[in-house]
Amino acid sequence: MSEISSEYNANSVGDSAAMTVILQVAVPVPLTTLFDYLPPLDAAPVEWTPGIRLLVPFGRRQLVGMLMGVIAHSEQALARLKRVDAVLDEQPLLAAVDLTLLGWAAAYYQHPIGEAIFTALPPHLRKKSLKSPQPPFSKGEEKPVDQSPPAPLFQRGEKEKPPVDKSPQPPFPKGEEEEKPPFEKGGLGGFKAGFELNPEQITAINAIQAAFGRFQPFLLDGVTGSGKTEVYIQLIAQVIASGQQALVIVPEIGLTPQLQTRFTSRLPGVTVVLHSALKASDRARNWEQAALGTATLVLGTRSAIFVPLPRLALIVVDEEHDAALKQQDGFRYSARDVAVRRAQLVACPIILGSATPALETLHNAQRERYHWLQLPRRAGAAQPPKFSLLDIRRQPLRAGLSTVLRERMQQELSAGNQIMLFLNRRGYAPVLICHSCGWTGKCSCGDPRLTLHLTPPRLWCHHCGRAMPVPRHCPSCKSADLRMLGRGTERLEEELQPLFPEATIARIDSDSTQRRGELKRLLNAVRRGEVQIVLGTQMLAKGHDFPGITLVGILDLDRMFYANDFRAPERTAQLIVQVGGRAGRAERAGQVILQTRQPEHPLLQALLHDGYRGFAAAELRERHEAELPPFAHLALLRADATEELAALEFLREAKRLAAETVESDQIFALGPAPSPLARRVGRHHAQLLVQCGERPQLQRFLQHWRSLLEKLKRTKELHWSMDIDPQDMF
DNA sequence: AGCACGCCGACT
DNA sequence: GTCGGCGTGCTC
Repeated sequence: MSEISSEYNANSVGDSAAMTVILQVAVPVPLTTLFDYLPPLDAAPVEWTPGIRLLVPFGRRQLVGMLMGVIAHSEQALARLKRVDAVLDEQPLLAAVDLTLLGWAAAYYQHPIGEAIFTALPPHLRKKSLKSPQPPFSKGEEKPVDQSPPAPLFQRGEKEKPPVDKSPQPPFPKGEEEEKPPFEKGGLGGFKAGFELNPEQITAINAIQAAFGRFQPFLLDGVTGSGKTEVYIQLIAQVIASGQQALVIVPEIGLTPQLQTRFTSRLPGVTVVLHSALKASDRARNWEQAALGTATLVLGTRSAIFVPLPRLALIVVDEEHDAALKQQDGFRYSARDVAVRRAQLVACPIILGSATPALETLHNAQRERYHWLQLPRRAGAAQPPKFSLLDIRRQPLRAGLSTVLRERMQQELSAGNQIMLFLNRRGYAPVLICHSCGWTGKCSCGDPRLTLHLTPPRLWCHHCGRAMPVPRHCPSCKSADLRMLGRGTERLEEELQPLFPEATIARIDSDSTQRRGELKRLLNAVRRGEVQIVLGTQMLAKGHDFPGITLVGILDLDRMFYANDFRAPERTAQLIVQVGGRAGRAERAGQVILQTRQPEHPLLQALLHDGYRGFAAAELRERHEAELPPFAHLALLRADATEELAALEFLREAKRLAAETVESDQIFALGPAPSPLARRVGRHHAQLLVQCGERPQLQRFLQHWRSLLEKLKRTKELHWSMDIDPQDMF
């Protein structure tokens, strides 16, 4: 190989033959830097557009990398630079905005850039498959309804922003937007008739429509059944009519089929779905339809937030409060926050929809960073559910149900109505304990919480998923007096039947719905009235409505409310409201009874009297007091090792480094503390919490801190990672 | 993450 | 005597 000639490259771009072309490449390795390469010698005069894949030599390996940029001077000695082996794509797979978005997300979430980029590509494009998507479908494939102009991929033209974005900023806009008058006052010019919209929906549609073409986040704050989806549909119809694309993100795969049916039955154009349950071939095809611009609507789960869309004009994040929008391993991004950033980069409106907005989102709405749109009424004549607290202190309980609740249930049953009982704990009993010596099981992953299941019988660690046989005698003292403490859905079902012998009971939780189609079967049975009492876990809160249900009992409110996570009250309130929203119908409001031993609790009182909004106001005050999000920003340094001490020792060292480097006294490190969470078998987890009032400051600190931590000598034993804006603290 | 180089224990 | 353990360093 001739090193001398490598200094100049006559074959590559450029008008000036003497100009050095340095290609900056992101490589799928856990490193934060880009790597510089020289163009291949045999390169035809190609245009070096970022977003094409390159085959590059890397150490002793050969990897697929992504071209991120072209520069004239490398910081590396020119002689050290290797040549690209091959160019894999003619057209970029990702547009400049997509790369900018990924670059921002990688920096913000402290994740290696190359890994971030390649997790955004469908699997078949991560490896060196030499064929990239064919330019607009040459062969007879299904015809896109909307034959869009065969423009080159990813021409965004004047909207394009330069991909400069050094220090990652929060995904929130700084400023204000000047108010444009609504396109059409009161009327709905251009919308398909036949669907009655209430005034609030019309207001919302007008406001969002007026923001087309510029960045503006909206909180669409609408109670269950208030017609959020109809607002989405009307706006997406506008987007499609103008030849552009819309992106809808939902937290769970389970929510896609219903939405998909609704969208496709109402909207022209091509709707594609994107989620991890798709067959690889479908996923690849749908991804390409999105990237080529033939899909007019993409409906997907969180990873779809990175799919390239050349004519993206509207983003919707539905159920924006849902924790499933945050990736919980690897590249730990929040699809909602990335979505806001994406809308900002492409200059389009974004709708965050929820009946129970995240406190962060509400706070942004209150501060007018987000335009707050409210849909306060249920469609039709449907009545909002009535909530009541039921004080169970000193009350006799049977099957965990107080006398009052049982009597209310009996009344509803006699009236021919259906009942839902909510117990957010699956299995038979959460504890198996020896009555002679106090022994209780412990998982080999270190988690002391083994849940007893009876069908089939096993002790099950809900954290690592490991199952153990149920001992007949105490493993410690051989006593046969093993007792089951507490109650899960399995036990509730068993105990409930004798109390309501005539009722047909259905249990809906992740155990009872393991079999394919079983969930659907159970839901249909409920809907057809074949079931009188349906009981289950939080699975009940999502998706389907139960119009025949007039009474909802929430049994273990206290435990949920006092769970060891500062978000527990928020999550519980959201769950209660969502569960309540499933019940009731036009002629009769649903009743939601919350059993509690703390009926005077201010947060419960707020929820009861002022609804979710009142609860949120009260809880936001508490967060403010405690300097918790959204009034401060958090990051978690997580470590795991086979020895708990090793993890703790690493975190202690990390804390020392933090204390030395902190530029200001405004960054606080709490911990380290062992964490009961054990996802992988046989490893101990610990974490260090970092808190800061200002996001940019926290970002600067984390970046610096990370570089220091990377220099610590690494042991094969210890793993660590950062979790920015963590959702689950334990 | 891979992958190599580089020194210290039980085996064909 | 070697195979192989994993500590350390590097990848443009």
